[in-house]
Amino acid sequence: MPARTPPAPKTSVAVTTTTKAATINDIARLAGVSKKTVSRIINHSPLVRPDTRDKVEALMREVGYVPDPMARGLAFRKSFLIGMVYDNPTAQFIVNMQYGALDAIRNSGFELVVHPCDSRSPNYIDGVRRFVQQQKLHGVMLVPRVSEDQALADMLAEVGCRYTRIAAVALDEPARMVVTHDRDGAAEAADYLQTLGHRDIALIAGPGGYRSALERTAGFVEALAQRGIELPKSRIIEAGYTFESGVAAAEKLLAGKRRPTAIFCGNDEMAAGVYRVALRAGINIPRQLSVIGYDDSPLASRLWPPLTSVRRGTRDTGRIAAAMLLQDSAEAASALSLHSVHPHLVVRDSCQPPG
Amino acid sequence: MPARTPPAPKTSVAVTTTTKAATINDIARLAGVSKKTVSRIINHSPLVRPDTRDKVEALMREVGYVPDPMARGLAFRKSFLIGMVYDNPTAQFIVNMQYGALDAIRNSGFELVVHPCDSRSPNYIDGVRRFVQQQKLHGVMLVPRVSEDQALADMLAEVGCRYTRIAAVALDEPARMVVTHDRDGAAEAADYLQTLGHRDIALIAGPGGYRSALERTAGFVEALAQRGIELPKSRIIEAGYTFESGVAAAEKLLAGKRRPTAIFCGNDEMAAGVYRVALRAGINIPRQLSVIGYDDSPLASRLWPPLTSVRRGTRDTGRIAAAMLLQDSAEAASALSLHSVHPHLVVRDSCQPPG
DNA sequence: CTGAAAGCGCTTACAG
DNA sequence: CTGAAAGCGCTTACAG
Repeated sequence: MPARTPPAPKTSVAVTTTTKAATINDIARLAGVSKKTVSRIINHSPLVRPDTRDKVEALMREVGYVPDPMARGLAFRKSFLIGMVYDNPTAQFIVNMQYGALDAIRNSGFELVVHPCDSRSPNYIDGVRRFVQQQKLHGVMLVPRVSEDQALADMLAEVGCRYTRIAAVALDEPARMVVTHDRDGAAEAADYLQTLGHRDIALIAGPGGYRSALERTAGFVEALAQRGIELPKSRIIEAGYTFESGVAAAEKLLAGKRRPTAIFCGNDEMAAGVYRVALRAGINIPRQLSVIGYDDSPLASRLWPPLTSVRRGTRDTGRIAAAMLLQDSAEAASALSLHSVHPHLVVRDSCQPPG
Repeated sequence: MPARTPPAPKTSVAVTTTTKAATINDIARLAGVSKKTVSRIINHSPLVRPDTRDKVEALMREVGYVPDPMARGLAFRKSFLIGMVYDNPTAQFIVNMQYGALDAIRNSGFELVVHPCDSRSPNYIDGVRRFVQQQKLHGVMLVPRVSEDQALADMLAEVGCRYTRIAAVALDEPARMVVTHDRDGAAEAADYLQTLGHRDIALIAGPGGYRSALERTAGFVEALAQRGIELPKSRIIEAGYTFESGVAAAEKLLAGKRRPTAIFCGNDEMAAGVYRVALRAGINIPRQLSVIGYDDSPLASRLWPPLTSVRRGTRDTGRIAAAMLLQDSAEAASALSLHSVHPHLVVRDSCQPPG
């Protein structure tokens, strides 16, 4: 190891960063109060005289004191970690959800720990159980589609772990739900197509096991029905939310001689599959075929023509779901209103009136 | 609140999950040893008689005992959390990196906490410092491009936080680096284009502030030079790794009357920009223009024709970077070899010999 | 409104 | 190879 000269003496500011961090005992001693009083201030107890509070808080700022989350966690029997549990949706969706959660916990002393899992695995719930119990998580956000699994929610309730569920409809009590109203987003797509004059419309739906898929399908079909358009069974194809499944579905839809003039897809990936098939078959979008997606992913604006799609407000969703976990129960109980994020259609260039 | 009958008596298995978790004291008492001995077993100390170890380990398994990470962390003055620090690259890249890190820490008792940041913000390093110090992180993975910031690495060294840096070249000592050899990936793209017969080639480079961009540019230019092809300055355009900047660069490159017959792009997003411009200008890919990207993102196979691109092995990279943080220093010191992940070209349909 | 004692579940430092 | 004591930095439960 190379010989090194001792580091130059630091300024007082530098010392506070390299010297051992202050503890609650240091603050108590310097402020001339008991550590219990400092603890009360850390935990925002009202049982502290305002001038005592001010004095101690000023001192904490000056010293740069931050309570140790592990010591607090040990005493509380609960960590300062929020978990995000999800099962492999698209990358952009997950990243946006993470950004939203981080928006909510910024400067709160909480951190976000990620837990992807495979909900088709028979023991994935045990995996989540170990995760929340070993880390004594403060709470977890459940992202679709694991959010739709009642057995998962039941397990969390049983072990006493707080959670919020993000889903297309209210599957749980309001204090635990962020509802994304996928039905409304799909209905808006239907209204738009009807307004353009389309009558022969098709739907490439997501997999039946997904609540989001069911809601989007129902919202689309019902909105069309309200406007007097019947969607025959032959015009609805269930696919798998993947590009490849979208290709397969589009091939069926576009092979017959009477093609639909518009297709609504349960997500953008499948819409990209429609683009692929249309391009190969020489069908011009939007002149001969209108297409709408769902997600408003980056892909939507990379496609040509840019894809009209339903935006989900994913980051807001994540922010709300995380913020709900941070509320203390008193507040949460009083907030009886259902938390919602509403989708809306982003119109680009992939639709026009039928030729 | 609705009246509820008391819960039915549970089976013994259920009791172990709902009853208070066992502690080191329970294990010590049940095994008839001191808690210090149990502690030695938890920490894999060799100073335990094998039969004592076997007996206690069997008991821990039977009881389902797992040591409390917060209590251990408090005593160790170090948490069981790995941080991932990054600055807004593409979503798929981040998600793959996370998956890789999680591969490495699975069943290790460690968890992954994510910390996106904005490296253009003047005080982002302070933000990372607070993050690692407050949480007493066990270590952090630095993802490009924050991994390239020497001031960040210096800060981490100063506060005594372990880190690994993922970058195109070795910026630090081997024990702290995962090298992605972007130069080689770009060279492979150059070789491929030369082999196809291209001579008038252009390059849309990433931003000069990114080491990855510099390496890809250098690797591409040098490999062409070795094969006798000079790339004039006018054929190199610096762009911003974004779709829009790729569009702008392609417009310049494809506007003149003597167009290049092939374009290599520093990432897939910019390649998608080339596709957009070519489509609008009626230039057929690959017949009139060959295009290669870098990343092999999902977008590469959504484009038409599917984009030939350089795959990076991102998940492996993340796995190695996290695994290095878990090694104890003895092992790490002995592992003098440089950790590497090598890129390779994935050939699809976006290139052919010049017309 | 404030505080002294005991404890959260582990590890370190010291003895043997 | 094993253990009793003290301590990590907080909070709870109790008293005043």
